[in-house]
Amino acid sequence: MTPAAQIDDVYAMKRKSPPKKSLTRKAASRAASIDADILPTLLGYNIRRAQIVLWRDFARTVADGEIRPGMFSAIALVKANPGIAQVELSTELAIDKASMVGLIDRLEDAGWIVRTRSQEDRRRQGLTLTPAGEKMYRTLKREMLEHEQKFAALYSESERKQLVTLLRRLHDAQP
Amino acid sequence: MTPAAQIDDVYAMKRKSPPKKSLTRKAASRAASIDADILPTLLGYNIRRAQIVLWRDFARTVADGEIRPGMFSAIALVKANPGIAQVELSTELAIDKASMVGLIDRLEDAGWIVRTRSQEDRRRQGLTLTPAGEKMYRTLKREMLEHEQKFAALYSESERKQLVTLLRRLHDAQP
DNA sequence: TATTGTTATACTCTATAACTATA
DNA sequence: TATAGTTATAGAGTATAACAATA
Repeated sequence: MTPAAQIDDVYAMKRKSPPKKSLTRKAASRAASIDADILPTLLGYNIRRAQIVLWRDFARTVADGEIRPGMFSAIALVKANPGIAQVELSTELAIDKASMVGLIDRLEDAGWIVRTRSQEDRRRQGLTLTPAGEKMYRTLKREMLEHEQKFAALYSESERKQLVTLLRRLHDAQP
Repeated sequence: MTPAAQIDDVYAMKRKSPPKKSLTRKAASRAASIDADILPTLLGYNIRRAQIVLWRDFARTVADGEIRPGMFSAIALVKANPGIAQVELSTELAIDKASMVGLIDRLEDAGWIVRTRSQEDRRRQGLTLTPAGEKMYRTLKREMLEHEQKFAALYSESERKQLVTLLRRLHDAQP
């Protein structure tokens, strides 16, 4: 089954023939107004739906479901910034430092990352990839790009760039 | 603190002065290649980040954090389709039917939704809003639009439409 | 046999609060 | 006082598997 593909059909169906199973007549007569189409017009709803689709394909394509997008991002940032502190990673990925601990624990348990106490500032844990982590990253990156490619293929290059630009404007906002 | 706002600064900082705290010299010299900027170019990364920002503002703006986006979507769909069955809601929101049970439980416990066994097909639970649910929905909708407006304001009308169009193409895809 | 809803179970993601150690 | 990391705790979201009732 591919639920995502049926969404528009379901909407169409709903619009053409409102459900007959309604059990409270009052509620039924009150509905079918403008409310029916609110959700599909909202940024939040569409981003959430897009995120779910990406999440699932990521799980299917990358690391056989063993790695989630958050873990991949962490590995990629450590690869790009060896020695980065956990708190910097938290800021970068916009998640709480407490949530980061568990994430790093998992990566350390898997043998891909090591924590090393900084000599200059002994509060900091510097993060670096192990050789196994480097190797894993190469595989991950290939699978990640394969995953990315499936979705990038939905767009022309200028559409893709535009989408990324518009999304960045959103996540850089601080409302 | 506003972590999201600092992301680009952090990137800039990283590019200008790579971290000095690196503890394994070998790893340090190996990095700083193309890998540093992979993440910000990926659709998945940007959608995930956007989703986090929206999620947080939603929690701040709507129902004082008592309602999450998934619950709002469920309420809005029941409002628009009184008598809708749980399985239809699952398909619509692209989540598993088993996950839907807990969600509906919470909405029923709060007194906003009632399940009513269908007479035509006794396997089905028809969902409708209670009067309290209808009232809650009106408040929720107002707060939701306020939340939406903060982000819609980042775009021109044509940009917003384009963003929604591009996102829909993504979540209607079945890769 | 297939569908609808449910329970049981498990794991990830996230947050808050309180703590330790270091600065 | 402030920062980096940790632990404890909690709740939401998700998924799979197995099951009962119904079609």
